[in-house]
Amino acid sequence: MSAKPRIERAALEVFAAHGVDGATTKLIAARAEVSEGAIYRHWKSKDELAIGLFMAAHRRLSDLIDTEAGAVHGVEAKAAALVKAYCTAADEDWTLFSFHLLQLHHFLPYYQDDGRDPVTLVETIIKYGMMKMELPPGDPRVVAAMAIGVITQTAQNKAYGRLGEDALSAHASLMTAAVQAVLKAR
Amino acid sequence: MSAKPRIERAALEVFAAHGVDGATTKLIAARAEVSEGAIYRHWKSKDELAIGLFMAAHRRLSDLIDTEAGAVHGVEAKAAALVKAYCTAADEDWTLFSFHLLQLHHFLPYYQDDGRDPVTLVETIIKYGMMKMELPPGDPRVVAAMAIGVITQTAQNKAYGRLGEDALSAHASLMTAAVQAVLKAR
DNA sequence: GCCATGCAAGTAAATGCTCACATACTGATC
DNA sequence: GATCAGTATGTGAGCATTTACTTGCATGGC
Repeated sequence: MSAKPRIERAALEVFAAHGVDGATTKLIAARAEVSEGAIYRHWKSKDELAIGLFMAAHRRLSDLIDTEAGAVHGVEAKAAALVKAYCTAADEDWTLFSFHLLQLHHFLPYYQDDGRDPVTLVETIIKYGMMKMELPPGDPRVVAAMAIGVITQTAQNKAYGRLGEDALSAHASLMTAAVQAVLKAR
Repeated sequence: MSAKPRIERAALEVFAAHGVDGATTKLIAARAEVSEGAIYRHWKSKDELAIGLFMAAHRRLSDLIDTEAGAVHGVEAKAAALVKAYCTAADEDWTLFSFHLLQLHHFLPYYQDDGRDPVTLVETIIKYGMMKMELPPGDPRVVAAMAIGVITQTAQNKAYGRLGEDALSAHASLMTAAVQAVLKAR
């Protein structure tokens, strides 16, 4: 059985639990049941491994947003589709998504300026919604942050073990209603 | 001028920027314009310094919630008071609050079970609001997470530099409306 | 004189990473 | 199908560097 995917899984778990700086290559290797050297056959450095894993999740999330939001019309429908899609994807690979969620700030410098990060995409959707008078006017950056916060904080609390063992999807309809309420609130 | 407060300020900044594990005692000392040894006159270890700073912010926030929520009646009023109080406190000491916000997950083991953390307090307020029929029924843990997320994600995005140089308070009324909408959404 | 505070140099341990070597796979050649 | 070079993959001991922390000494207020 090849080591690369085992290393990726192990790294994801260790990074999510200890952070990128707190994680050691020894720990990752041990968890993957692989020697430390094996890591360096596939990645130049610990940071490159971390960045690779993160950016994969980041792009996957961006693509998800593009696809799901493009498939329906109207801000309300887009919001519902996005919440549902995020919940489903997170439940399918909780390790990946909690890593992405909890370690976001470590990777700010790497995605900040590519213009295709999830936050910017949501901001754009909201801006259009305001132009089309589907939403009341307001600072799209703040409205996007608030709407996103409804999801991310719930997911974080689940990651912290505050919501029991329920899937995130179990709360999808409640979160959808909350997001839609935030968008219209003023 | 005594070194202790200078070290505290410097540590706060460095921890906020690099995380607890990413921060080095050298960097903290350099930023405080103090030798590394000076740190160990006042704290036993780097971790004790970090925990001390964090728990101070954590207790201060818990006290704030207790005081502000106790001063008014009704969930709506409590929500408004809490949002305003958080914004004001955060603006007054942005370094402290962004450190608290961004490094929360590093300190989970230390406050999780003390029952007086901000999240639990908010959950309690919401639970009472539901009992008194001021709020529609629902899982208080999820509703609390969503309401808190409106604030924390906005604050995070400001910390990431996505909201310009505005004070957090500049968005307080928008956030209040959003939080109240979340509480009532179902 | 005494204690708290600060400094500069130093130490032991840990960490990311390398390297010489071993093994497993691939596919072209006979 | 057997042979064998060439390459990709994995090992584990070890290296240079960094890191948190210590220690002996100087200073200054009371």
